[in-house]
Amino acid sequence: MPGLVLQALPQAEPGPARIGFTVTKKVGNAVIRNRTRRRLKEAARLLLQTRPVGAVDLVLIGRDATRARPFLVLMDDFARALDKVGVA
RNA sequence: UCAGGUGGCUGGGCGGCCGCUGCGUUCCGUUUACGGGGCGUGGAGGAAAGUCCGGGCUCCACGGGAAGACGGUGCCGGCUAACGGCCGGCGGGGGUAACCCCAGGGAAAGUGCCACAGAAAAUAAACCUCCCGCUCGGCUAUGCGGGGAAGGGUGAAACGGGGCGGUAAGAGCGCACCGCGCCCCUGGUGACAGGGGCGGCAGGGUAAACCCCACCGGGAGCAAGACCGAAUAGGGGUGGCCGGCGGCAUCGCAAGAUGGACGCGGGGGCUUUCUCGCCCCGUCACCCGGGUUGGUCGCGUGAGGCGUGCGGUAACGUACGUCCCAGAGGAAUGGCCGUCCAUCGCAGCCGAAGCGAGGACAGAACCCGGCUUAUAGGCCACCUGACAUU
RNA sequence: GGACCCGUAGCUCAGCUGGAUAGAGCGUCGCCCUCCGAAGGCGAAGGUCGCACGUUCGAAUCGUGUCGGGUCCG
Repeated sequence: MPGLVLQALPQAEPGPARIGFTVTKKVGNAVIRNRTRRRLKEAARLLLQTRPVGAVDLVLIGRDATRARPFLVLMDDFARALDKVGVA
């Protein structure tokens, strides 16, 4: 059960890294979607302070499990996802 | 104590660390613009939801009358800016009660429909049965003629109900009661209620069938709309109509210009039509091509919240005091931890302790008043019924 | 922000306007046919008509409310 899905794309014209969030209607109503996005946002904020990335665009997609995932585990998910796409 | 009814409130509390955002102030980078830091302060809901009604606001249209169409509302009185909302009554229905529910105008304006069953489903009629007569007396069956609509049967519903009298049998034929209709009186602003008289039953149901009556209703929506700036363009095509046409006079070589009388002729808009009237005349429709998604305002002092007094049965109104209370860009109000209070689970029940789980429905997008829907749990007040005690 | 449409058998749809039997095709099951299967023939099962309340003698159909799904315009 994944905590999140990460998409990454190098920027054509290098600049600061950008992050977008996607939580579809399948996940739940507005409250659930908002909360899911906020947890992803907080995890990205904390993690990218310690290991910055280069000129890439990141998209974080929230899933059902994102809402109830323990926060430290969610951050670990994000770190392993960054390793897999290789944008360290 | 238990069961129930009505109305209202609440919608986890406290603390710590790291963040987001509006405003104010201050400092720094680079003076503006902008960015960053510090400090202070504010930061979702009772439904923010559905978008079912009613308004504010903004733009567009706007001259009056009549008829009509469409949509909505529908007992009475009041409240309200308004409402299909709310309050108080009336009538009907349910409940032992507190109390709850009701689209609740008109069926003698007209049209339609009422399956099956049944004789008959709404100008009425008569299947079985009942009664009388058809030379006399008795019996039976049938037929014919007549009386009548009480009884049987069918149906959701059968042309007032059941009772007494009456009669050959019957019938509002007569009588009282009930129902119904009309008239009058009394009370009430009214819906309506109470009473009296008359009629002798006419008028089945359905209007959430068409319809009739009364009342209400311009269109669009903050992506409304206003300002500033940038860029591009200052367009093209097709069609309709118009700027008039015909005819006359004068000037002119002509094209054309001017003139006023006559005849004929428009289009579009203002309400669907009509009538009167008004406005516009290079305008309308469609298509092609080009540009724009930047900023600011609108944007929160409002039919505003809270408290107290007064008027009113109430909805509500009013006076005084006090408060300023989210507003951004598709969108901030978050993440983690500790603790407490509720809740649930851990042995079938009760109690205690411990451990664990873990916060209902749900996120403002111009604003307001309602309605409807979702919602774990908790609290308060009043009332009803039963039991117990005094 | 506005305008609409649809919920009926496992699936796709009729029936609704104009009220009284809930139907069709495919699918499923059983039998026949065949050495077996397909096709074909015969038969059967299978339905809260999204939900609630109401109108009516009677509701899939009419009215109101509500839930879910979908479409279009800006």
